[in-house]
Amino acid sequence: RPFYNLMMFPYPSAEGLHVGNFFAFTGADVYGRFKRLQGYQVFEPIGFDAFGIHSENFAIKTGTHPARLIPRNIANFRSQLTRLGGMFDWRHELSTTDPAYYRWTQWLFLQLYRAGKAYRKKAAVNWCPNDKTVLANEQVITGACERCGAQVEQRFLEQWFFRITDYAERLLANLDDPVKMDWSASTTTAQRNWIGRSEGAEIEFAGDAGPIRVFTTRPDTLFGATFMVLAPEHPLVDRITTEAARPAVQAYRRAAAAKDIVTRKVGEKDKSGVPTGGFALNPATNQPVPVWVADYVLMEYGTGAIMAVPAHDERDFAFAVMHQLPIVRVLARPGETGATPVHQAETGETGCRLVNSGPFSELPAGEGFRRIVDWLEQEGKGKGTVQYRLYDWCISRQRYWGPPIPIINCRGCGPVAVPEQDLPVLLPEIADFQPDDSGISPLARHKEWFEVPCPRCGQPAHRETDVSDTFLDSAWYYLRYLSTELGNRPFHPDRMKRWLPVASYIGGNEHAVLHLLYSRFIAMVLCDQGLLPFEEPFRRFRAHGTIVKDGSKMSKSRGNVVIPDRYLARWGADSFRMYLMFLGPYEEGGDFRDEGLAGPRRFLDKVWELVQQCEQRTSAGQEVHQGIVVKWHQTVKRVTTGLKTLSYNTAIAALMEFLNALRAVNCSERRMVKDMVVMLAPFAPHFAEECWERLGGAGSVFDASWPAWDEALTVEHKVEIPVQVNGKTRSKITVPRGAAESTVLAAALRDRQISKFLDGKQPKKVIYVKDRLLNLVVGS
RNA sequence: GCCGGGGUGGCGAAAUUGGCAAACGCAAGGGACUUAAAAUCCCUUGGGAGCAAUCCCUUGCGGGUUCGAUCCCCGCCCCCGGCACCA
Repeated sequence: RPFYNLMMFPYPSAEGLHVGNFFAFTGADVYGRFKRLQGYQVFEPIGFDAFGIHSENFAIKTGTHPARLIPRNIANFRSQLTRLGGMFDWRHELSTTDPAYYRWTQWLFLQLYRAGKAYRKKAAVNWCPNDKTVLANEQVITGACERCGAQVEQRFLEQWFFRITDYAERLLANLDDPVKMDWSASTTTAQRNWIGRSEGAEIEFAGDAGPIRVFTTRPDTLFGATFMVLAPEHPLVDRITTEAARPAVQAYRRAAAAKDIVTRKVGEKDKSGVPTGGFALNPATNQPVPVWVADYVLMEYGTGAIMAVPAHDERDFAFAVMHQLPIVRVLARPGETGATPVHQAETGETGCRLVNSGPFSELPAGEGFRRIVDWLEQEGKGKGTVQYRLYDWCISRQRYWGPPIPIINCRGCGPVAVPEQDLPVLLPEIADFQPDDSGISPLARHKEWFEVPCPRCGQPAHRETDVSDTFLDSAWYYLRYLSTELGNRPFHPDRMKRWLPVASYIGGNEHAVLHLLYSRFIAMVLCDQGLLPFEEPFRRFRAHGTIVKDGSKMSKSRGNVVIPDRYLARWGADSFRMYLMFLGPYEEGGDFRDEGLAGPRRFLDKVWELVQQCEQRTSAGQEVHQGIVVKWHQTVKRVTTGLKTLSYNTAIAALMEFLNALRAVNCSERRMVKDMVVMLAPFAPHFAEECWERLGGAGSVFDASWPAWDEALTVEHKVEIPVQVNGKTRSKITVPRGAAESTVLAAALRDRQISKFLDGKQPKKVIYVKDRLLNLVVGS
């Protein structure tokens, strides 16, 4: 009964594990231990995601080489994780920086390359002219370099991409397949939005310099397209621009190119733009419309060109007003003629009809959409299409601390894959891993490393000097865990079949789109290549919540960061684990307060007392209080379902209640105490182990079996039900379970309180919910 | 702006998704034990009125549906997270 219990492996920072990590790992570990107690063979691996910009930046800051920094950090993490008490299988530990690991990351790149899913193209990157380095988007703060404050510019570099967009439809479709994916809804919606499917049409406008293709989600508004806008990078800009307009257009394009990507996309949303002087024909009206260039149109989305419908699009409207372009209304709400001038942008909401749209006028918007697409297809001027917001995955990093991309560039042969037997392409340990004036990637300064013969023709060639994105490392680590000792292959097919897909994956929702989407994509490609027997790697995924301190997110600048080590030393790992699991619903997180730790600790102390009482008594038997038996069945049920649904806080509450019940009747019956210890074990493994031994349990408590409850015994024979008059509870009566309405009603009518409120009147209506409540309605 | 998650005692939170609101825990107050303190144990603790039995009010705000709403519907307000010129 294999059960793969996965949690997101940490990035080994110099600061050590923070409470968020502890919370994440404890919750996942509790689940793994629970499954083990239920009789599953649980595989719970751990590893380190140690490549990447974070480590590199820290190394630059402290002047320590990452190759020495990382092992130190990992050693610290290992000891913290051990103290936490995770059920980790250390035999399968891995680090992405280990050549025995990244050899296969490079192999993975080659599989994608062979499958035609990896390609090279020029793309914009953020470039700091002062530090002479490429920056990640997160390192650009309002257009300036995070480190030196210099204005960041855009550069176009040749980079490697993965064709994740080829999989957009499948990535989307599987989200709705409950057999393949049982995921937190918040995560699947995040992925849906990220993939961003839009249905619409591609339409061709005949232009002065050849046809211009646009994508629109609203072909029904075609008659309202009064101008067109090209992205500054659009290839047709040069050709369509008239001589008179050329200086202005060129200046505009230069200015757009100088803006960094972040400012360009999220900065001020002014609708700047210049006319090209050229025109194109609106295929519906046959009227010429002016063609403009503006950077609010992005080259990366759709066709890089739009038809502008200012009457019904907010951005086009703002642009038209600013540049005094015509606005023609083609949608009207019920009762409107459409002749009224438009002062603000309107979208075609439900109930809108087409107006000013020739033969399509008067059609409802939805039907107009379909009819216009049909017409475009007949005329050969367009077709219905689907667009995705998802972009291809750029995996090139002009950095040092990552796996070198296994490609050799040859003047004659072009890019050539490094032969598999030559893998890994080792990352050389260089002293000058910091960026400086000399070039693009630090590796590009090391001729002795990048100058190699072409594997195909033998002529002098050079290695790719970029390294790959860390997200590629983490996109397949769960496959490697199972085969860490194998030197000659990335993973063993038999083990893939037996252990995968992952039965439970728990992690933070900050990875809802990148890591979790990339991993799915990589699995799909490998599946299509016949290398994996499944296409969805994580059958069940749950996003855990976040821990805040005093109502706000923990951060160094706020000074409210909780250092877990202190708490472990003071309260013990088990109290700490229990507290973390008790402070709120696991999928929501909660507020960390120092005072709260006392509760779980006191609870464990009381259990300990109970165990000692059992030890001191030699005779195993003790009379068991009748009410306790019902409580026992209820507790087993509540704890079991709580663990299943990750409602750890209520599972712990149930255990506390059970303890209180035992103490109330002074019961320390050994079998019950043993069962409680078993149910406690996922949360407090060290403590439970000790108790188990003292109670005379055989072997480890984790070899015990999980108690089973009897549904029939979870209910009392007698129930107390509230009696309401006009919906307000006025009394409570105790009746046998399952009592008939007549019995309960008779008992209620005998009740003094009730007769007082009835005041001699007969109830007009009686509502009886068996074992729940009785409501007598007399009217006012 | 769009998407997602929330708003319940002094605090963290429960509530079988329409049936006794506040389980469990923290903190606070009172008491027991102690020379004293800590620890432990017992009691009280949503707000208001009352000597009391008891009554009235209370799940962000305003409406609605219902015998009955923390839960469903409509209209708002606020907080957290993500995405954001996506045509």
